[in-house]
Amino acid sequence: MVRARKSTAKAATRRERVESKEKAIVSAAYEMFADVGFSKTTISDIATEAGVAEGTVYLYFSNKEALALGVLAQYYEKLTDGARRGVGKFKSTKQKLTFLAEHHLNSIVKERRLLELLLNVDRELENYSNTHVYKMNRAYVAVFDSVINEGVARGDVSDAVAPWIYRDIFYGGLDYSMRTMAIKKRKSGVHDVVTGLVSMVMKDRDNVSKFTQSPEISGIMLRMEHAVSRLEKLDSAKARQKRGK
Amino acid sequence: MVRARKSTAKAATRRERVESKEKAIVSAAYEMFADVGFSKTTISDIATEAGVAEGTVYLYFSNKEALALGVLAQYYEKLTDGARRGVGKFKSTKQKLTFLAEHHLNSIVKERRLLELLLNVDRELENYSNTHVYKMNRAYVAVFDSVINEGVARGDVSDAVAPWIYRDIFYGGLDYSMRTMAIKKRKSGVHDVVTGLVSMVMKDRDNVSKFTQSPEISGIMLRMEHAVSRLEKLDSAKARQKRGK
DNA sequence: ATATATAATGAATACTATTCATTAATGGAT
DNA sequence: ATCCATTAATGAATAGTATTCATTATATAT
Repeated sequence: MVRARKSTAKAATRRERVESKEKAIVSAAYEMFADVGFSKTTISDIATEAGVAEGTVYLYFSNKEALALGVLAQYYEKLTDGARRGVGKFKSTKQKLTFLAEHHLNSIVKERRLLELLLNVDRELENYSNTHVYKMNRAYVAVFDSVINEGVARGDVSDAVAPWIYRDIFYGGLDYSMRTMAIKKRKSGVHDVVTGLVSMVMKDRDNVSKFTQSPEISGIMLRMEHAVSRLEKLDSAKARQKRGK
Repeated sequence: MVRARKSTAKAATRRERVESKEKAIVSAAYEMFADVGFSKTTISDIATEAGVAEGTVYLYFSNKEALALGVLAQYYEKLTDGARRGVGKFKSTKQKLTFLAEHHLNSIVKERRLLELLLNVDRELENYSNTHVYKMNRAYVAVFDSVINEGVARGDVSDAVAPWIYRDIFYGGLDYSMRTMAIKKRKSGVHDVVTGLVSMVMKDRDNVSKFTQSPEISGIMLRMEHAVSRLEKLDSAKARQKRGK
C-alpha cells in the first residue's frame, strides 16, 4: 500500500504522470467509497490515501460528486468487461442469461456500497443522460439487451414485453434481491433468485410438460387415447374382414 | 402554509402539543426531502418551515438521518394504506397484482425523491432489521405477499419461485422502470411495465391458447380430430348393423 | 403563587467540502 | 548548464451546515 503510490513516480512523460495520479485518486476513492460509503469518506481521507494534498483532488475532479462519477465509471468498466467475456462463452439464451444474472449478483454483493453510490448520485443531475456514467451504464446493459434480442429472434424469449422492461425487471430484481439477502445474511438464495428470474424471462419450454400433465390436457389426451385405440382395433378387424373375403 | 402550524397551538394537553409539533417537523421535512432531496435540504430550512428553532428539531430526532427515517415511516404509512384499501376492492389475483403495481408506480413517480431517500438511508445502519422503517416496509410488502400466497393457493401463481423472490423482482422491477421512465421522460410506459410484470408473475393462462394454436399442437389436434371422426362413423355404422340384425 | 419539571431557543462548536494565494516542478530555449 | 514560462501541487483560509449546550421560557403540581 505504501509502495502503491510509487507508480506515480515511475511514469516517464508528464502526461503519464498526471494520468497515473488521477488513477491513484480514483482508486483511493473507489476503495473508501466501497468500504465505508460516500458520505462517511472525506476528501481529506482520500487525498491521504492517494498520497496527495486535499487541493490536488480538485485539480482532477470538480467536486466530490464528480469523483464519485469517476469511481462509478471504473466500476462499470469492470462489470461490462466481465459481462462481455462471460456471455461469449455460452451458446444458449438460458445459459447466457444465467451467467449474466450470476455475474451481476456476485459483483454487486462484493461491492454493495458502490451500488448505493450509484443509486444516490445518479439522478441528482438533471442532465444525467449526458454524463459519462450514463454511457457506461448503457454499455453494460447493452450486453443484456443483445442477449434478449437474440433470444427473441430464436424464439426463446417472448416479444410481448419490450426489451427495456425485461432489463429493468432483471436488474431491479437482482439488486433488490441482493439487498434482502444482505439483510437476512443468507447468500444461499443466489441460485434461487437466478433460476427464478431466468425462468420468468424465458418462454419456458419446461412449461410444456406442466401443460401436458395438467388435469385438462391430460384428461383430453386420455380420452383420445381410448378413442384411437378403439379405432385401431376396428380398423384391423375391418382389414381382416377384407382379407377374409 | 402560514396557518398550518396553528395546529400546534390548538392542541390541549402537553402530550398532544408535543406530538403535533413532532408531526409538524416531520411534515416539513417530508415536503422538503421530497422536493429537493436529502442532501440539499438543511435542518435550518426544515426548522423554519416547521416554525421551530433549529435546536428543537434535535429534541425530537437525534440527527438528520433519524428524521429521514421518520419521514419514510410516514411515507410507508400512506403507501401501505393505499395498497390495503385497493387490494380489497379486487377479486382475481391478476387484478390485485395489477392494482398493486399501478399503485406503487403512481406513488413513487409522484414522490420519487423519497424512494431515493429510502435507498440511501436504508442500510447504512447495521441493525437495519430493528428500525421502525424496516417494520413499516415489512407491513407494506406483506400486502403483496398475501396476494401471492393466495395466488399460489388458487393455482394462479407458480410455487416454483419463493414469494420473497417474486417480491423483490416485482418492486425492484417497478422501481427501476420508474427510473428509466423518468430519464426518458415518457410516462407512457406505465401500462406496459405493469402488464409485463404481472404476466411474468402469473402462471399465464393465456399461454394455453398460445399452445393450442402453436403449429405442433394444432397439427396433432387436427389429426386426432380426423381419427376420432372416422372412429365415430365406424361406430355408428356398426350400431346400424347391429340394429339391422 | 411558587417550585419543579419540561420544552424551546439560538449562539457557539465542530466537521468538511471547496477555494485560492503561494510554492514547487517541469521542459524547452538560450 | 541556466533561466523562463507553464503546468502541477500545496495547505491554510473560507464557507456552509449538522449538532451541542448553556440559557430562557412555559407548563404543571403543590
